[in-house]
Amino acid sequence: MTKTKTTPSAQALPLNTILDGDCIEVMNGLPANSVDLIFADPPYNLQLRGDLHRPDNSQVDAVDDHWDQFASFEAYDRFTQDWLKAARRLLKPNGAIWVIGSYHNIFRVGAALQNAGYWILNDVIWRKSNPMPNFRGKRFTNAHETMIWASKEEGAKYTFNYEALKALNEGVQMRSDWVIPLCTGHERLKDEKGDKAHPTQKPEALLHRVLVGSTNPGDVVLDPFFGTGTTGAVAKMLGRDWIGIEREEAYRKAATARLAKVRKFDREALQVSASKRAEPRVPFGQLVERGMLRPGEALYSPRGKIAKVRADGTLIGEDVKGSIHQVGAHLEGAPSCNGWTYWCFKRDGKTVPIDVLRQQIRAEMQA
Amino acid sequence: MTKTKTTPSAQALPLNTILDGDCIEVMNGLPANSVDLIFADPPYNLQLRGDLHRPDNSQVDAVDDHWDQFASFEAYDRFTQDWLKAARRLLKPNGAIWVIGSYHNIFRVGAALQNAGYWILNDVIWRKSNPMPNFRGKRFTNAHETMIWASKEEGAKYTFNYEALKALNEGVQMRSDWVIPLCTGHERLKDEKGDKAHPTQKPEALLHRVLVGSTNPGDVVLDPFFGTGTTGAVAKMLGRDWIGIEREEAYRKAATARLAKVRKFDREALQVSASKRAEPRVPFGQLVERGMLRPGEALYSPRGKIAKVRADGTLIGEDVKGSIHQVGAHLEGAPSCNGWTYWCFKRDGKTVPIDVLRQQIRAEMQA
DNA sequence: TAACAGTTTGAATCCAACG
DNA sequence: GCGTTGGATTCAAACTGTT
Repeated sequence: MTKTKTTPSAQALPLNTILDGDCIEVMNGLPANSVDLIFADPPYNLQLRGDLHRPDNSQVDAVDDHWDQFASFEAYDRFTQDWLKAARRLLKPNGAIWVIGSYHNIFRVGAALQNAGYWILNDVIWRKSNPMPNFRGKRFTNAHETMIWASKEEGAKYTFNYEALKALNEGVQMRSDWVIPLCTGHERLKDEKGDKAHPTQKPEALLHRVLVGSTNPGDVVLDPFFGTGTTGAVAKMLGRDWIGIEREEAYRKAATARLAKVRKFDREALQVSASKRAEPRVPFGQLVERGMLRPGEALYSPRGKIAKVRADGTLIGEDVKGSIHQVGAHLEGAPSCNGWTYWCFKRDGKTVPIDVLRQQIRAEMQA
Repeated sequence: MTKTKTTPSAQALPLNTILDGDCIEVMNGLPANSVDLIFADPPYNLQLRGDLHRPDNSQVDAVDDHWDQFASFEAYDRFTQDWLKAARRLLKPNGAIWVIGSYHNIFRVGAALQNAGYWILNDVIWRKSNPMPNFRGKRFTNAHETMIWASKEEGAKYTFNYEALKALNEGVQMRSDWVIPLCTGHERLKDEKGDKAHPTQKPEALLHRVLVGSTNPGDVVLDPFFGTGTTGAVAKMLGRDWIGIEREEAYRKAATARLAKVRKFDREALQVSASKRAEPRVPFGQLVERGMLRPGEALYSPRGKIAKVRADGTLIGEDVKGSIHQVGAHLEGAPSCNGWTYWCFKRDGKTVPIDVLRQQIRAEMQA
């Protein structure tokens, strides 16, 4: 259902519809100072070279869409400046914007935001619980994306539902790093052939937290890179009005079908942000990094065997090196060994199990 | 102890010392292409907040302060461009840089890095396990800082000790988000009055991971914003040479005292898990030459395919001949194949991977 | 049905030595 | 310098098929 509101400029605001076209042109045709929140997932300008294969030789399905290609950093910057300017015009004085990106583009976007007069409130890290690994072992697993939250200008009275977010976070204030899984399973839209309908569909849990935290029911949320409509879907569930802009027909079609099925106040949608808490895994190497054990220091087995700690958190014994578990198993001639309970270190003449140090770290993490 | 090395430019590199002065001037006085790694913790430019004054000391009109904000950003950008340029000149061709910052400055730094020709390898999130809460409840708890890791240029062969980092992380590859506590307790340097000696002292655990991951023992590490010397302290422990630049005398003094107390770890402890790529290459033909496999002998694939060994160390299958890798890839219809782990031979009725023979040869080479 | 094993997949700037 | 070739490289979660 589409409704319209009258704005100060007397232009109609096409609420709860997907607009077809280039986002800059479309935004320039909408009334100024009319939108409460903008959520933008612009092209990341990935610069992929050749193909990438997994160790099992299967090929990675890369983001090689034409809309992600830019000729140069300069071209990407011009595009970014243009859409950010058009977006800022639409925002109400106390409106705000979220932009998501990766290291390929987010630094340019952040600088452009500041240059355009936006005022950064936080950068928020989406920590992926199940990221794609680095298959060639040449870099760190790319396990996060960055979101920037900014008001229209310094001093604006932006919306921040502190208590709602605190409630979402088991009673403690929400941090700038959010652990949320990738969009997979039933939530991931498929096309007729069963392939993913959009290469970079964002999880609803992410938008849920954004919209609960920085909008109120009845607010107008605009997404200039609507894609398959995650922003619209979550806005609708949460009773916000939304406007999408998307120039690819296939995406508009998928988003339209998706949005028709969405119901306001869907229970499931409210549950998506609930996360389970497990005992955090503590790598032994952290004890070394944190100086709780020093490289070169000796560890002692129950039967008096000795191994030395190395800088990378492995142990070296008489004729064996490896993890605390591997070296323990080797010394005992056992198939496996829990190094945490097996090894001890010495402090002030006393012998102390290393597991004590792990518990210290866990206590810190929970605090 | 100070030592110096002769560089191609015949200028002395003042190793393991703290240099007094403006980092740009000092860096410009050091020899080009002489440093393996730069770790930089530049000023965050927080003085953009609060009252803004023009150079003539008149106060900025709050109504249209965008121009002045932009001017301030411009000044910060010029500073950033200048020190990044000076730093890049110092880097060896395969050198790399790490820069740490917060949302106040990191976007400008990241864009400047890209503009200066650096090639971003990862952005890494330092996730603080014990961040300062947001007291006013107006924003998210600022619980992280961002680090950018970049090589001198695209295609450079940067150092990445993948296996060591994997070992530090309990056997799974290191991700781009690192959970490390703030620098507190006995590690936090205090001045004579008992106040913290430096407002933003970084934890040694952070530098430990950076240096283990992206340098080797004996490398030269430079920190142009040395502060109280965390970079130097960890570099010294890990057997890396270091150079610090710091213009505040109080920080230099604190760092000097700190570094005098630091002890290098045992040589054995600095040995770190190595990649298989570092192992010596063994031509398959050697197995034939040495009589470990005989020409005409059959090798078996996991799925029962057979190929015969030829006198020159190539294989011949049903409709293909070539190296162990080429024939394996062809039989699997795969883009590539590691023939060493793919093929087996038979001895006394048992099926044995040919990689066992390679390991025998490598063991002999070491003896 | 439930438990278990094997398969698939996700915004990726993903090789290096040798001839 | 560049083309060729050897051979190293993956984690979590959802899904599919079998017992």
